[in-house]
Amino acid sequence: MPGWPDVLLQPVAEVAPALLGAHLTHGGVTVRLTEVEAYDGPDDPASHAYRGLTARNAVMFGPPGRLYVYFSYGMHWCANVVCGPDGRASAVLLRAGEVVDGLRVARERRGGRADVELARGPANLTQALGIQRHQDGLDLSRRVTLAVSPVPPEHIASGPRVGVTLAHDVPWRFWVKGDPSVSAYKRSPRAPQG
DNA sequence: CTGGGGATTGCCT
DNA sequence: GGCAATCCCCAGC
Repeated sequence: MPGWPDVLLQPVAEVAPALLGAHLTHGGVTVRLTEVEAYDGPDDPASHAYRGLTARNAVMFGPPGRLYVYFSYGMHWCANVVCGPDGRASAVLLRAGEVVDGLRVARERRGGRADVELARGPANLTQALGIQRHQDGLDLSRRVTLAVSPVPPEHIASGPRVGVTLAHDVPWRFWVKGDPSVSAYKRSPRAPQG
C-alpha cells in the first residue's frame, strides 16, 4: 500500500476507500475518517470540476494532497482532498469521522452535540475541525496520517453519493460498516426512485 | 447583471 | 418526512 501522497495518484474510486481510517488534524482536533465520497473531475457529471476550471474549483486542478473547500447552501463549508495527477481535478469529499483528539475544542465548535455527532456529515466535520474558506488550498501532507493498517474491504460498504442528482448509479460513497459516526444516508430529492 | 440552484443541517410536525 | 435558512457560484442574456 503506497504512502502519502502517492496513495492519491490511484484512480479516485480506489483513493476514497484507502482514506477510510486515516487521521486528519486541523485546528486542534483530530478525526478518524469513516465516510468519504469520490468525485472524478472531468468525467464525472456530479463533480464541481465537470464544467472546467472556475474561481471556486481552482484548487481541484492543482497538485494532489491539498484541501479543496467550498461553501454550501449559504451557510456550510465542506472539504475535499484533491487527488489524481496535477490537473486531473479529482477529489474525495470528507463526509464523516470520529473525533479522536481535541474533544473539548470540537464540542465547543459544535455547540454541545453528542460526541458521535461532532463530525457526522460533511459540514459538521469541517466545523469540528475549524475549517473554512481560508483553508482552501491548504497542504495536507503534515495533517493526514494514513491508517496503520487499511480498513479491510469486508468492513467497507459503498453506495450512491448523497445529495447528488446526476450519476446516481455510480456507487462512489464509501463508509466503514456499522460505524456510529457515519451520516444517515439521504438520497437526493431529485434522484431517480429506488 | 441577474436569477435559479446547490456534494447540508437541524428543527418542525 | 417536510422545509426554511442563507449566499455564493456560474450560466445565460
